[in-house]
Amino acid sequence: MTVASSPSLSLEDHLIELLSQAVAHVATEPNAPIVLERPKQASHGDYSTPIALQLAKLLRLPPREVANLILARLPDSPLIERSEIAGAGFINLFLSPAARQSVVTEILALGSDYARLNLGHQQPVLVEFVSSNPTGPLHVGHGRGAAFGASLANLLDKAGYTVHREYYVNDAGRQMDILTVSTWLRALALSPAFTFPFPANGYQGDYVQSMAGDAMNLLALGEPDSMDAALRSASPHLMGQTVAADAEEAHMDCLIAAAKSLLGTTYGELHVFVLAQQIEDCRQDLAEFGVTFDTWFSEQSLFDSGAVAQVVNRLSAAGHLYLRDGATWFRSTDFGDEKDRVVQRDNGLYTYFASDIAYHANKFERGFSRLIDVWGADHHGYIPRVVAALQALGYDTARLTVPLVQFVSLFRQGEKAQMSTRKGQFVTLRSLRHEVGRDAARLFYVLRKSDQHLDFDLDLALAQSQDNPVYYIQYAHARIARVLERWQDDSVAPDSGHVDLSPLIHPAEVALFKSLRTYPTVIRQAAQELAPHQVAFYLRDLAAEFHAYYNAVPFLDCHESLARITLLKSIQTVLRDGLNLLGVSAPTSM
RNA sequence: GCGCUCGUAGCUCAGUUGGAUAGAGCGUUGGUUUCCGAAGCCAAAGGCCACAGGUUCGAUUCCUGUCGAGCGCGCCA
Repeated sequence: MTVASSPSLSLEDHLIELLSQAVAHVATEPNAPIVLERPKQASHGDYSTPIALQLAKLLRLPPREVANLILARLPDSPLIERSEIAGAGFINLFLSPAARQSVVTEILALGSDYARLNLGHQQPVLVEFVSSNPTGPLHVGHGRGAAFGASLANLLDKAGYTVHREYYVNDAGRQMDILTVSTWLRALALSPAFTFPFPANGYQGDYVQSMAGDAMNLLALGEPDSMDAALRSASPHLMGQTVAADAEEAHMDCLIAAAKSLLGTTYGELHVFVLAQQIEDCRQDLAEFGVTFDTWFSEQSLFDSGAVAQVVNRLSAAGHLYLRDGATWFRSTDFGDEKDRVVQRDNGLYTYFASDIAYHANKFERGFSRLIDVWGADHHGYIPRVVAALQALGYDTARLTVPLVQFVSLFRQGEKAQMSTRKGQFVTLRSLRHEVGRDAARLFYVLRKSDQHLDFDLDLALAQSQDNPVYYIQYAHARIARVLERWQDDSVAPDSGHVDLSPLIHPAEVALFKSLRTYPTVIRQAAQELAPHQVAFYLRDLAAEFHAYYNAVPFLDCHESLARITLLKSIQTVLRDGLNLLGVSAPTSM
């Protein structure tokens, strides 16, 4: 087990060291490491350890007797005021007031570096998230992936990793062609001479209309009447103005082929235009959500550079591929997958799987010591084949982690809203942001475990946005700002490090010291478990303790004023830091 | 049918890699402001941690089974 070397954890390290010395006298070969726990109840001390319970069997002694032996050997320390044996044999440690209070000085000295850990030893880690198809606006499901991924990346940075944020752009493949054709057809339809029916499986959102208008002004997209005639002869699936339901995909393929031949090089230009529009829209949308990326990685670039062909050749050379029914298959069952997978179709085109293998190989080759793919939970069945391919290529797949983000179910007027990108019936991230605000959306998204379904009641979010937890935390921050504003005494700066904190003995103050001390532990665990929601819950708890404190004691014009103001500053520092990790603003007034 | 993720208060959810009396928000009920921001605070009620076994000092947590929910199982991406 590694212990993060951070000043913030030094107190715990020190206590463990003291206990270790004592245990060494009792058991030469302990069968368990010393674990410090934080009791839920204050009466159980600041720290507690069950080490005596764990050693009891080894030593063939009752747990409480073991605890006695350990305590007898526990070195004296100014940190520990007293210790006791409780329950079945727990050893409870009570810190001295000075030890409890010291966290405040520590926080003010470190500022936003408080709870900065060295868990990752600055190893480079790649966090890939969102990676939505650039075929339309981001919807609320993507928003959750964005909020989770961005918070996770911030968290890992805080924990001492060198984080690289990446968006994988699926700019190759059929979906982009469908969007290009959809835009083209909408552009032509701006003329009354064009009556060719818009395909049911085309992209139907308003944004397509918008792009069509712009594209019409930029590119020569053909004469509406002649294109109408040409298209009608291009697809045998069109019967009058309709297409049979089971022929829609084949019909679309005909339209794509027709568009390419009718437009020639202009098709490529339209494709580039449409793609650029969508990426820019996405980039801007995310930026307004407080989510930015270091790189936007193009899937198409993997084809252009030959990386896809290369990686398939590597698999072939290693004997992991075989031909069947005209297609090339990867024997993923050799690596635990439930069935083999096609990497190259009988028509010669590579599958999405093939480019994804190349993409992940590329990630490994870039030298990251750790790879994190944030995926939608509906892709979980896809993980085994990717892992299989990477193992076949000889990569260490233990470095790859794929946290899954469950879908967001929208409820409007008590009914679940169905979402379909293709038909344009979805709620966009942008509209959600405009409705409930960036801060509320960012916090709401990470206020539950990522692998749990999120029921988002739009009416509730709209009608009662005042009740959103985000205000509760921000209010704590703003309240502190208000008190600090009123603090007029400039003779001693609260963060000078020389403030006498000994007056802080109120139970609410002791509870706050404990919570503030816990922050680095929360960061560590949240980073280890890739669970930013733990930070959100911590902040809500800390805010609650502050609000209770605020109602319990005065801050101005009392003899504890300076010490209390100093404590408030440290609470504010932690609140701001935590909100910052989650991409939520920390207002000084609201 | 197989696989993955789950099942905790009326509702929405936490639960520190097995710890002491299982927590919070919303909702319900009752209090709280001549005073630093009441977007707050205090209190009460509310639980067979889905069910049944197993592992051990100890299980909401780990294992097995049953029941129930969601998702996945394409030469789509």
